Amino acid sequence: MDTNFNINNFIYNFTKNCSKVQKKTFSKNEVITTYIQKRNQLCILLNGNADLVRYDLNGNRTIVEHLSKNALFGEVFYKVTTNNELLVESKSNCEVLFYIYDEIKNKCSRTCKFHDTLSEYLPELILDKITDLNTRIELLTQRTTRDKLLMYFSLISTRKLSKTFELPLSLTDLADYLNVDRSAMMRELKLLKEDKMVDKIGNRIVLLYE
Amino acid sequence: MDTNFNINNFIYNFTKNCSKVQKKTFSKNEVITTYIQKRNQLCILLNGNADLVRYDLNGNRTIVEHLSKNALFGEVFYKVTTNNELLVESKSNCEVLFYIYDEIKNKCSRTCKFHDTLSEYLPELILDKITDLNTRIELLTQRTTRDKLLMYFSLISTRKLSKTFELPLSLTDLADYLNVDRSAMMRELKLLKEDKMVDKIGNRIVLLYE
DNA sequence: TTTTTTCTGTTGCAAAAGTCACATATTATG
DNA sequence: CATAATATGTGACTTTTGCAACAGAAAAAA
Repeated sequence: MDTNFNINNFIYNFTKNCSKVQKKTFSKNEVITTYIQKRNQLCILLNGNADLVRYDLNGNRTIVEHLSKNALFGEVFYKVTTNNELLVESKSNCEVLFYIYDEIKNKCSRTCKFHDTLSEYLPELILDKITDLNTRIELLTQRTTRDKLLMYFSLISTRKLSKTFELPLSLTDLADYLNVDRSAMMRELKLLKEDKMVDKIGNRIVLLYE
Repeated sequence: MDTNFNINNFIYNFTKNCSKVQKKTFSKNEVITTYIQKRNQLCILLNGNADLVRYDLNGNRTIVEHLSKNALFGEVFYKVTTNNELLVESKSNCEVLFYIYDEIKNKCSRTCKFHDTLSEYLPELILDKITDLNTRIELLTQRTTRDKLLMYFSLISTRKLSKTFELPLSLTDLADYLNVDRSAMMRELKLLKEDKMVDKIGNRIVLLYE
């Protein structure tokens, strides 16, 4: 099943037919949704990029999750217990589908093809999401800043099939994503260059090891 | 839908009827499965407790995930790219259901009630899994050892509905789960006691703040 | 029960990471 | 284009964390 292709086709065709689903558009740096109250909201990012971001009491910002095309999000996946603010911010123009999880689960009606089809495609999207979350945990459980950087670079490198690639986010965001202090990360990046492990020209990273 | 109750009833009744599903039992400290080759294995822990554990090249052990009743696991959720060893170890007597994901997705036959019913229950189990993974990420993105300890205690406290509870794992395992050095964690635990934030009598934790 | 193994608790020291402060570069915006 | 806002890069200093080593307690195995 070619998820990437089909899901979007289908969504574009059926969204307008189902009253229980909303499609909204956002431009860069808008708040798409927050995870405050429990209402079983489930969202699909149809295109664009967004970040799930947390601000803690000490002013630290964490990019909990980076969301791209076809990513699932929404507080249906969260036990809303922490007092920290969790919000989804658009990083580019975005189209987002909003609906309530229970209405998909207990299909809204026999005649609503939207919910049928979504139920059919959801498992693939969910499997991708779990895979992403597991990869995220692997990254966060690297013990040192150096290991986090190397694993992050390795992931991008694998995705791009090249030892040379542009960083898809700013260094400030990267630090917030790796959950480390920015200046400490910059220091480690310099050490990696000195050790001839990676090179960095502007926004471009080159992996130098085997 | 009362997932916890129904799913087990159903599994016990139908496992023996479907040749493509295997149920195995394990005693404590056995290797249930490894995430080495890609074969789309999906597993359900029917009862007992198990840990997904990673050993890295420096000998560090990380408890990537703690699995309890009805937890889903298996390399179907993983991109097997890292060279680190990932394995699932039983922490008590366990019963585990093994099958291949594709055989659930494309139901094995019209007459096999097992796959039908599993497809019906799977979404609930998957939602729980994603919630657990997101909680795990919240925990790992706490900035300091102290914050990790406090969040971990808070999670257990919420689950047990009490400010006093027994730790469900050894301190050695807790350190591996929080991804910190054990002796550093012990030090922080002592400081938390000195600051009158928590008390610890043997295996019992008492939260002292508001 | 005795022995062995694992777990807990603690230390001094080294290494890593965070904090703050600032200069410069780059990118948005009026 | 000029100005404001944001991002990058760096250094001095402090705090936190990791490491290694060990003794005693507890648990598991013989």
